[in-house]
Amino acid sequence: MRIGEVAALTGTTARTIRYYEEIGLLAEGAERELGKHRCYSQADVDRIREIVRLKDLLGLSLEQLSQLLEAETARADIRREFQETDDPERQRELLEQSGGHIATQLELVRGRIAELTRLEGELRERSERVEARLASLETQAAPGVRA
Amino acid sequence: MRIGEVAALTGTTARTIRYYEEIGLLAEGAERELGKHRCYSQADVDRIREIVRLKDLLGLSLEQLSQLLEAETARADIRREFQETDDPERQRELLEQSGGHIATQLELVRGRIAELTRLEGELRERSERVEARLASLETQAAPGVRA
DNA sequence: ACTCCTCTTTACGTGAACGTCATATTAGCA
DNA sequence: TGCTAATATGACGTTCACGTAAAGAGGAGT
Repeated sequence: MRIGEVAALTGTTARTIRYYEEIGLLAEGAERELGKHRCYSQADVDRIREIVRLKDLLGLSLEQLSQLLEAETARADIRREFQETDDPERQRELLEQSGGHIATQLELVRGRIAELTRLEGELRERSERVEARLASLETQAAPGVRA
Repeated sequence: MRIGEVAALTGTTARTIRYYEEIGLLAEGAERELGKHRCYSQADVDRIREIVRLKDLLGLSLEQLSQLLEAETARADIRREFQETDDPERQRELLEQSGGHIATQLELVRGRIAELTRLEGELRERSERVEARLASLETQAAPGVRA
């Protein structure tokens, strides 16, 4: 795939994708000679989608994402090496790394969910107070209910 | 209170607070004559805290926050007018407005929670897959368990 | 070989959200 | 009243995350 299609598929722009490559968020297909077109796989599309998602949902800077996605980057390498090695000990190591990376992301997401849930609770409380006041107003002043 | 204390209490800086005033996020105490020090109340501190919180948690721009916090701004006015009026019909109106504003915020927060929860599910799934593989590796290659 | 669209590289531009002086003024205190 | 720390105002600087324009090259179809 070429850059335009990837941009369309990910809801970004060619500039954005080149920028992500520029800052090291996306690996520049090392085999590509300068001047020739970049080409992408479905894996790249998936990665870009994940970048956008995490960026939007967690509000992370691209540098923070870089950090976090070293996990993903590593996972790709890990999967490859995993296929190639027959040493079960090495396989175990690779799986544990992978698990650690995912755990980091999970913590982040869960933390954020917790904060938002607290906020939701506070808002709901306010909302209920207003509703209660409204209700008491209705019973007080309802037409024909004058004490 | 003066700006330095407010900055400390909210974890921001004086510049930030002045900036928020500049763009209309914070009302400039209308009674203050130009050149004299700004002064703040606890309500201002609370508002700034809420701004920072929503900004960080939801990743909203200050302009979006401006929109969203028209709700809060209005609530303050509403509370004041609510105290002053005796017309129950008007009181009902004010309460309903207030409720609407809170509902908007609730929707936003809940939507974000839902998205994050989906993400959490996906991550958990991945995590479980890795764990399962690890487990199968252990039973296969556990010392002394050679078939 | 030619065409036309997409892409590449380079480089300058932009908006948001402040940071950072410089200079003048104010408020609290001895 | 004088000193000092905190503030006010104005203006320019900065970082991030791209947008945009210019000039040339790639590549698929005819």
